[in-house]
Amino acid sequence: MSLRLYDTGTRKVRDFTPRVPGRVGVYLCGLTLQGPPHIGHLRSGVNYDVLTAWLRRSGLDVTYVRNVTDIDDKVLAKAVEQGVPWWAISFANERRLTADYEALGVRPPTYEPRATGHIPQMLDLIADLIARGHAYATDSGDVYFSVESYPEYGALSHRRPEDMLLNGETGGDKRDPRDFALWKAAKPSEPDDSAWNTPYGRGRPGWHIECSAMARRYLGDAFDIHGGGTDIMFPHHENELAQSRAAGLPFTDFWVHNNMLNLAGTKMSKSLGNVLSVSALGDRGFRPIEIRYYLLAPHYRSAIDFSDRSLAESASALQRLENFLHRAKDAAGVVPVDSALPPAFAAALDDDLGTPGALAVVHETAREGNTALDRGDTDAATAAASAVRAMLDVLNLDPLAPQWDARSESDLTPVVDSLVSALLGQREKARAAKDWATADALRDQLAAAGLTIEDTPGGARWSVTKERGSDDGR
RNA sequence: GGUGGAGUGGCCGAGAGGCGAGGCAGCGGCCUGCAAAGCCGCGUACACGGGUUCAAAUCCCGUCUCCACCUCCA
Repeated sequence: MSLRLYDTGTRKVRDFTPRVPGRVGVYLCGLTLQGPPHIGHLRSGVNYDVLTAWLRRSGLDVTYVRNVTDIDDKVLAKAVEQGVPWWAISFANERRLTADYEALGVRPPTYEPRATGHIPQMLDLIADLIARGHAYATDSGDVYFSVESYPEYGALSHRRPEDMLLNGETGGDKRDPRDFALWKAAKPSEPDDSAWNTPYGRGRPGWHIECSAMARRYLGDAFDIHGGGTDIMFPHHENELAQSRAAGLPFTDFWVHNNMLNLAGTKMSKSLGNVLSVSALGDRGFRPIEIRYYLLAPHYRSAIDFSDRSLAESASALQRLENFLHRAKDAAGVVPVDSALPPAFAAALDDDLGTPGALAVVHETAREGNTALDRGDTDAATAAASAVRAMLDVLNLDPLAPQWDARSESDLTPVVDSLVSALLGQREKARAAKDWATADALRDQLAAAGLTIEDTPGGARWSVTKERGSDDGR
């Protein structure tokens, strides 16, 4: 295990060593199901998909937990507004999220717990915290964590309590403005079925306690990696850490935060409304595999400033790899996925999940493979193609994998092939007779139908022309 | 105001004291009937001003600009 990871807590890239040899527990703060997901949310899922894949590839037995928060202020507000149960809102959004994860090739986590399925575990933790003097219940039925009782508060996000703006939630009888809710008393404006009976009265969980409870349930009192976006480092992760540690739990070893995806210079976010979904990008001609490539091309700790132009550049880069693999497959018949990975590729991923460097190795290998193809060295080309597939397999970007292979997508493919072959046969005759006008007319006809024709030493190849949505200049 | 992070060639995007990652676009060449795909070549870039050093995009100081968090948020 030679993986090194940046840890927010120590602000350093550190050697990653599992707590229990051979095993690793990973927790990712998933989404709050208040609305449909956008590609900014999906970025963390994609990054963690690669992280967990890489940990597994490194021989570790990975337990990966990615939760969803299925109840919160906004979910309840929407439910009231639309006159439907709150779970109708969150479940609909959960299904959309699952669909988008699948579309982008994000493999399911080991467990995907919903917050409301873990109320007893939260109440246990809250009772512990009260018993240890780190939390208190108020007359109105709220329970707050006492920030003052926990001197290490702020260690993760490197803030001193005195620097914090004192404008936290104004909950009637908090002892300190920085105290945060572990449990929220039911409000009259909220649906009756959104509250649970507790020793403190009827109510529902605060956001932070959910993750502490779910991480503990599935990963134990101590685990290896906890992640999420930089935007929830404070207060969410700071609060989680404070709760769990104050309750006497070691909690996580590493904090791994991915950076934001921005649109026109500002964070893509539900509250700002500047969001872009997978399906909206699909309407603009971008395939999910291209979006996935785009999200992995920069390092996970760099901000991405989204633009159609940069996404289109990523799509072209990916298509270069697809062209190579298809060429190699046509030449060799079959391109197996290599079992070994080029050392430079592994080194790049080991260095804090350096996907940009890893993709650079992929492209270099593809170029070598293309060169081999040009000189007719099928063995060398196949070897390069196998290595490319192996590398892309780790990133789940292998165009020949069943999920992405457009060639096997449609039942109509053999039909089209047969029709196109007839026309290509005519064109071949015309070319043999040097009747270029007829040959080009046939090629134009096929182009008009949406096909790209390429002449190769082995004959003409056809493929569906990649259409890009209209360019709006961004 | 506080705390982090960032400004790299036409564009995207790595790197992080000495060798110009990679991709996209462009130009030239090879290949091609013409194309396409592919290959080869071409860019001497690191916000600005100082400083340290034999050597700085990389370290230090200052300035400017941008982003995130400090409130729900991947």
